Amino acid sequence: MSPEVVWLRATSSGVGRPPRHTRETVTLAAVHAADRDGLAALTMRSVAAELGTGGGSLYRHVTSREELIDLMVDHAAGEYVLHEPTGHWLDDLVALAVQGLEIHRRHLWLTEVVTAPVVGPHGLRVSEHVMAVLAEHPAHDGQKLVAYAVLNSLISSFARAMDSAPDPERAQAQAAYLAEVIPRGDHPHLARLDPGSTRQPDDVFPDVIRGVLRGLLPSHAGNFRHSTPHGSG
Amino acid sequence: MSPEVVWLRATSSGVGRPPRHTRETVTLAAVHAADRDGLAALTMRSVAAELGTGGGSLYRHVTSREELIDLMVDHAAGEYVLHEPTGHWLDDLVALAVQGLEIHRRHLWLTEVVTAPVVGPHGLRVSEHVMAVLAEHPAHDGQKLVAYAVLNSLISSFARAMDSAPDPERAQAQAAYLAEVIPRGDHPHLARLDPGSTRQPDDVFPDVIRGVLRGLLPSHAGNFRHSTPHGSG
DNA sequence: TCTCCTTTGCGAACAGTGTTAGCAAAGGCT
DNA sequence: AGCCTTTGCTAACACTGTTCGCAAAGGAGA
Repeated sequence: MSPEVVWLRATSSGVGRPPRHTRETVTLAAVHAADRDGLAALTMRSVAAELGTGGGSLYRHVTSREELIDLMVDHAAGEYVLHEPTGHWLDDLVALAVQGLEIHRRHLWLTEVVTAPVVGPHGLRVSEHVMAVLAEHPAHDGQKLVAYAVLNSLISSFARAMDSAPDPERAQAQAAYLAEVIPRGDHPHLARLDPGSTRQPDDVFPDVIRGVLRGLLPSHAGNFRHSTPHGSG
Repeated sequence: MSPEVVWLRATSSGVGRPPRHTRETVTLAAVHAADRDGLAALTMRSVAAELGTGGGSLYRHVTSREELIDLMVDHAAGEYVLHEPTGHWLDDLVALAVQGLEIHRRHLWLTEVVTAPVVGPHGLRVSEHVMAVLAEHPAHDGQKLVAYAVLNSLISSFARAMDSAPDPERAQAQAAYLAEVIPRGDHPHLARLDPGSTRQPDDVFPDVIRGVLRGLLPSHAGNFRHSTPHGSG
């Protein structure tokens, strides 16, 4: 266990008793269990049961639960299918965000990951791709990184908002409170809200991403079109 | 314990032994402890110790740890100081977001709250204010709600990014991995990143919020007054 | 003042969590 | 075969949220 980061740690030395499970097997089992039961219900013992083994056995492949979550997050980042940049950075990033939203909806536990994970090879690959897409954009590197962080934040937020059943009891409690306090008249603007417009962020997502990115990365150098066919095209 | 939502539950019946601590006292102690040690270290016993009592005593005022966190979040929402709308919705919302960032930096545990809390009276008050600011904006209600959700998401993300010490060990592990894998040459765009531009989202925050809101709520539909374009003083 | 009566405070206990230590098992090498 | 390294597993530890039963503390009525 020499390196303190999992991405640099050797997976098996080849000598001695051969391992029955690999680091990837454990990760896959954890992803599967989290897909089904959520991250809060993901215990070391449940993951171990998924593999038909005992709880403490996982610590042969993973040093902690947090590290296992890092592995899961990077595994999810590996589900991005990265295409060659088309020259239209905005279209490319919107498509990437749509893909990210699909990944988050496939793995709803991603929205429950609270602490920023230690980015692994797949996450690095996505970051590299984003920077490649934005390579010829005139913005500063800091602005690009901020835009990328905002992108990820929005993906997570939308996935969470689109999750129809995060917790039925809490949703019901929220509705009960609103039904009790809104008619009192202290919140006229909330009372006047169109009740049908609170839930359809599915198809508006690409437009939102497009608007946000256009606001964050204005190509004020010349053409303000959303597609800037620069350089190799 | 009739109502299943804390905001509708009576605080004390007046008869019988008078309570030594109130719901607000417990909330304040929890906020204080979370400010100091973070949300992960906030245990019922630690909050109780803050009040000089035992662990199970808190359940006289709060039904669960989750409900306590709801109370804490609404307490933080109560720290917003809401001014009368000036007529410049963009300036008003940017100011509100700056205020939200300050609140998040005062209470860093807010970024650790994973599940959307059951919004209480203070949260409702802020929502009402946002809708009042946007009352004359020609966007649909759905767009306004999305913009508000995005705003809160960005505040949380920025607060998390600006936290200089989220976990020194993880940050060091991340740096070690990058130092090992970047020089291999597989990530040319990441390698070419300006190392100084990765960390100063403090002063850029208002501009980011302004750009995002401008992208999300374009006032193209009517004769709505616009605010100072960029980099306002 | 002395009871009732309601409500609160508190400690012990329960199931469940992440994590660790010690020991048995299982293959590759000589 | 025999050694040796590595793995799997069980039991245990400290800790968590939560519940339960009982003692304590005040107000209302006599």
